[in-house]
Amino acid sequence: MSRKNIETRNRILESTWRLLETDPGNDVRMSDIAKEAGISRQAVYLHFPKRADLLVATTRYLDEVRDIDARLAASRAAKTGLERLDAFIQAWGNYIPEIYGVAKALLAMKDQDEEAYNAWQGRMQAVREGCEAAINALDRDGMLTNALSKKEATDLLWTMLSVRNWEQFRSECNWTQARYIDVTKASARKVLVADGA
Amino acid sequence: MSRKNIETRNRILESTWRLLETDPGNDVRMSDIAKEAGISRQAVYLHFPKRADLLVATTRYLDEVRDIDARLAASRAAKTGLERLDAFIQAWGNYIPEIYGVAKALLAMKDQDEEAYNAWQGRMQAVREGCEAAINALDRDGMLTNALSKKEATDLLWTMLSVRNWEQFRSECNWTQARYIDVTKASARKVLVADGA
DNA sequence: CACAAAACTTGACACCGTGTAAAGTTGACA
DNA sequence: TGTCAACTTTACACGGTGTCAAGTTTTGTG
Repeated sequence: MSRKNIETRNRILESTWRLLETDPGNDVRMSDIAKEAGISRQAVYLHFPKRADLLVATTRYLDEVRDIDARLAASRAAKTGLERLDAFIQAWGNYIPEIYGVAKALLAMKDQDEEAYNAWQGRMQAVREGCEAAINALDRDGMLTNALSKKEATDLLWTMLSVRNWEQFRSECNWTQARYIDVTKASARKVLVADGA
Repeated sequence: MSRKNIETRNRILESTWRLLETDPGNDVRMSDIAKEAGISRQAVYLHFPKRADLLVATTRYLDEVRDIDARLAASRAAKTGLERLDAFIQAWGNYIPEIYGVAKALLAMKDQDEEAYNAWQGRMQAVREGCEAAINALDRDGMLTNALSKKEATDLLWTMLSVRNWEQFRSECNWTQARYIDVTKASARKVLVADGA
């Protein structure tokens, strides 16, 4: 029982997640989380010195519980570049709604808090690597459009798959999750794949 | 000289703009703006009761000074749907960097402040109408893809043209403004225009 | 010119949320 | 039985927004 009490720690993470899931945004205060976890506000600070630490830890916790690695494995196993592109969009696109609450809170902090900024940046970098791998697979198949460099193609796919875009389609435009996935897959192909294919 | 002093008001708006332009984000406090304008903090509150009011007024002020209407007129004058699409992307896409500072501050407030939310929503609605007009023009020419409904096509173009996406391309991916415009135009065509065209 | 209203200043304060500090309580286990 | 770690309780500093009230300067008008 080295690092405090692991049970309490997990209860805090679960509470944070639950609150952010039902009410995405920054309206979730440290005291709310403490109340939800059934402990004092100070106990939260005992485990997570800063709010940013807590949010970062919550995303890591979620990644572990929801096993994001296993999900992305499918896209890595794809044979063709097109399959890999589809599989990646499907895996990541369906993961976004599960982390959206926490992601939004982290996103809101990233302009004020250095640590939150780095944490978010790191996670997005991981997504970017997935995009890059898909682009490389497309290129290997000779399917990549010649209108874009590999870096540009990666940037473009990465931006298409941003949490903000998902948010806009789902919340602002009232698209269904399934439609979001389908249209994103189709758009990615049209934009990234060479014409005569 | 009814509504306070119009000169002071404009000096506040100019100061807000200047500060947000050089340092986009929310680190700009009411006291910073007062100092920049050379007046007391309370005087700012005399003109703008809430921070959100000030930000909203600053965007309106910018729209007026930069004459966004005139710029969009070009796209409205376009003959074909394709021309209209290009012209709209060009006009709006080149306007974003000019309002980015203020937009970012407003964007950061919109999850906490009802008024900021509505103001941002209203402005984005105006952009959406521009997208809708372009889609309608495409459709009139029989150039709109049949893979998307007109609403979906509008949603898609609108999302492609979001301030967040511009931010990602320019800041995160280090694209030039010119490249951003070119790639966005090309992507929009690929995604929205019917294949055999 | 005088004086009243408007514009602005000054200084104080309430409120909220984050984060810190310190002393007290509880329970495990050795 | 005593000690240590986890947690509680209470209190407070800090920074930023927004409010309040009393005082001063500027401006327009009879």
